[in-house]
Amino acid sequence: MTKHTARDQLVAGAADMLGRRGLRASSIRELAKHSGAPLGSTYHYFPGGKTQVAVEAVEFADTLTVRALSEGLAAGPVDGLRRFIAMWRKIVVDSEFRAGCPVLAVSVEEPDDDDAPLRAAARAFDHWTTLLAESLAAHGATQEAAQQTATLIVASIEGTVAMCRAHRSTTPLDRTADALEDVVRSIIA
Amino acid sequence: MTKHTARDQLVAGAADMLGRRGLRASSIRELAKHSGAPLGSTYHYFPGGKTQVAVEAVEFADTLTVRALSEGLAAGPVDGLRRFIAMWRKIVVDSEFRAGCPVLAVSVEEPDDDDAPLRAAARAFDHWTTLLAESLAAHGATQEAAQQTATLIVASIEGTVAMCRAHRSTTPLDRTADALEDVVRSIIA
DNA sequence: GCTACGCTAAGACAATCGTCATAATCAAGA
DNA sequence: TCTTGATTATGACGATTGTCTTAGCGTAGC
Repeated sequence: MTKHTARDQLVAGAADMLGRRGLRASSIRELAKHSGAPLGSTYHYFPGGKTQVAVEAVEFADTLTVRALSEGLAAGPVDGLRRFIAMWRKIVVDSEFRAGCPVLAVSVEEPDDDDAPLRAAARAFDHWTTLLAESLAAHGATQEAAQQTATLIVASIEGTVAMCRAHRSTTPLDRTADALEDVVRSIIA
Repeated sequence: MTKHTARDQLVAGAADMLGRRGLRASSIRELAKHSGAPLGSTYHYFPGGKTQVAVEAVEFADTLTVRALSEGLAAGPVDGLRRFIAMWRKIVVDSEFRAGCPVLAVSVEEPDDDDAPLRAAARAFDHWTTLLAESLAAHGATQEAAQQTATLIVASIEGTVAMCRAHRSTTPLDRTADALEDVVRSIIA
């Protein structure tokens, strides 16, 4: 067990809240309550205030996603895609269509004064896209096709998760999954 | 010139604010100021308060998008896709990567008490998806492929717009556009 | 002219926000 | 045991939020 357990709880809780309510709607007070930590502790662990919490929450979600994606891609692009989709499906279903992606949530809100959370989101998107593109290229896709398809995968899954929340159904995710698998297969053929 | 000019200004302004800041971060006061209307007027025109404004803003964006999409689809699926993408590219570029889709913005925020804006968002996604699927099916795609591809198009473009905002670049949109055009062409071949 | 009604101005309400003091409390090393 | 530093408790601050009320204004019909 690492050192800062309470701090880690705060970051994980913030990532969850971000995905559900968005950045502006997530208050430090509710985050503290939601994570079982006292309000005073948040400003002790995160002197940068709400902005720092948001950045670390986005990076936390990024790391989690990179891990899942890398594990899947080790068995090839199609398995990586499936693992990526399965991860989001679980999040959406387990939360009864209430949770979403913290990175997307940050990306759709205009920053107040500090760009840091938005830049962290851009880095996360880049990580995922690069990971996918490298795997596609390594399995026979051209550089151009690999980049295009990687971007398509990340964008469509992010968008589909939002659509699933609105529809309260996994149907969009099922359709996107099938469509993407066809695309990937045709690219690496 | 129609009757409720000030009211229409409010709705259009709300759609713009929603796309930029999200639902929770858009205040009625700033909406009024942004639209040049007095605060008192908002509750005169929209007795349902913020919820009603959000619903009408989403429906306004829906209508605008349906119009552009329909116009493009009249010349075939590829032209419809291009028109759809061109519309979002203009919004993103003209706003210097600050504006986004109001429908997506509403979809990524947990509703407080009233589901109405989220349900309006689901209807909008359905409109666009149905329009695209019907066009694809009418041009030779199977029902299944048409539905899958239509969902992929809507989801990926919504997601790509968010990615463009984070990256402050249109590169993701360019890549998604190329990838989607390939998919559409292969489906209706 | 006068009345009726759509619209606006101005302000108040409780609630919540991010942030920051300051003091109390706790755990572990000397 | 005593001390030191990390963690928490508590409460305050100014600002902003959604909402509503009440009073005033305008103009179109009679």
